Amino acid sequence: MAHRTAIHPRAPRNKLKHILGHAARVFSEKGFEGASIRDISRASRVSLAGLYYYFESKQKLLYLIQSNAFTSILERLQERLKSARKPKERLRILISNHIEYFLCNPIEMKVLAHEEDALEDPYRKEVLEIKRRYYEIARGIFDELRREGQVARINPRVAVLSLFGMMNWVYKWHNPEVDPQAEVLGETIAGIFLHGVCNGKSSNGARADALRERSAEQRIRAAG
Amino acid sequence: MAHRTAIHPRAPRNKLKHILGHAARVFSEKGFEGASIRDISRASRVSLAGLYYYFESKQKLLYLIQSNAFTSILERLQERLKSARKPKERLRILISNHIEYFLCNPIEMKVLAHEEDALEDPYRKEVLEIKRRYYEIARGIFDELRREGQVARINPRVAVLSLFGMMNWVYKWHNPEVDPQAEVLGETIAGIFLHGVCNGKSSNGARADALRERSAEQRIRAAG
DNA sequence: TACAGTGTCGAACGAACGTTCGACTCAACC
DNA sequence: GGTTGAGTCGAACGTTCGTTCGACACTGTA
Repeated sequence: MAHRTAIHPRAPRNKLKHILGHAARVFSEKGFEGASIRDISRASRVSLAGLYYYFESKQKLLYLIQSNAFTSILERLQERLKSARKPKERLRILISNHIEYFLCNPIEMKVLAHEEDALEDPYRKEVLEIKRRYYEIARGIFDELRREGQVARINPRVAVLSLFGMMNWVYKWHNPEVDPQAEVLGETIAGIFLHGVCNGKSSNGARADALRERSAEQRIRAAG
Repeated sequence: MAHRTAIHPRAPRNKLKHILGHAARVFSEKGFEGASIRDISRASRVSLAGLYYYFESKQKLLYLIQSNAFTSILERLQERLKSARKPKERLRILISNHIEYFLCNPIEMKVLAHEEDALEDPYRKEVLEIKRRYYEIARGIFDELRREGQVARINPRVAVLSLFGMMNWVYKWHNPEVDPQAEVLGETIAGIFLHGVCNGKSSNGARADALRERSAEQRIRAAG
């Protein structure tokens, strides 16, 4: 059974992966609702009916793509986090892992970031659960950072979700021909975020804080 | 003719606005491709054929929604920017204007942020042009900030687009019941961004920079 | 040789899609 | 009183949608 795939063109096993790959591309180009199973049939060179041997519905197909991508980025993150203890370092790992995965798998990640609402409720909740775990990791690291007293007074939920905003928005604008590669891009975002939320009391001695307390009134005057 | 609309239920003029409002809600809930004209007909209580008296195609309907929302946020920004000269203040105005508009018009802004690819090419380019102008304003303010020497060494395109990432991602997570209102949220994002990119040489005396130069190698060691 | 199981597909299903057509109502003007 | 034009709609157009069905090809086992 192991050698059969190499000999006969009637190759079996990776065919689901093959389909998933083409389907992800079609979804990323036309959107989940805008893409038809016939589009995927054309792209993957598998007949319309043949596709349904590998998945039971269009919904399940989207679920498989999202679930695979999300599980894989999450596992890679957990693996990489083992090597670091300090929260600042851990946050940098999270960011670089996220950005790197995004730029290496732009198609799957666009589907993941853009088509979350398209999934219906048996599947939707499963993907939401992975997302929640991913968020909890980021939130946990951020809370460690705060516990160490390195973070300015700031709403932690807003801070972490703003970080995700910076990272997840990348698929909308990143152009490999003119924009930085993953390493530099990740460093830039990490730099904005860490400088942005830190008061700098420990490793990088600066104060640069306190005036955030005044800023609310400042704004009222400026924008009114 | 002016009084007719008040007397007779056969009211005319605001009906396009009426339809646009319901259509935006339907698009924001089901996505452009996932929503049917019949959905909009049901929601707006206008017959299927009757809708086409007010717009010529589903594409044009989406264009009208996006174009109205984008033009309106852009005009409001330009108005508010007149009151400020200092780039830092101008950037805060841009951010607060953006967030405020987002939270006051969540439906239209979700359609604007989420359905940009759904528009096809006569209309797509027009909306893209407004977006480009909006980006140029933000980029211009950021460049002023750099010219004043207040910004650390950073890729300006990446910085500005990261700011848009933080702001535009808001529609994915903001929950009015638990999250800050526009003013505080805008201030938080402005704080992250300005602290994040500034070296603090002028108004808020701090240094907090320089280590960004080391961070690339740090990351390689940490993540490898 | 017969059988079971896996993989593949053409053809069709009913439903839903975006859009159009012709007819209708009603107020305004001649 | 007859005509015009804006506004509205039921009914239908042809197309495409997701999904299913039954048949067929082929491999491995008995």
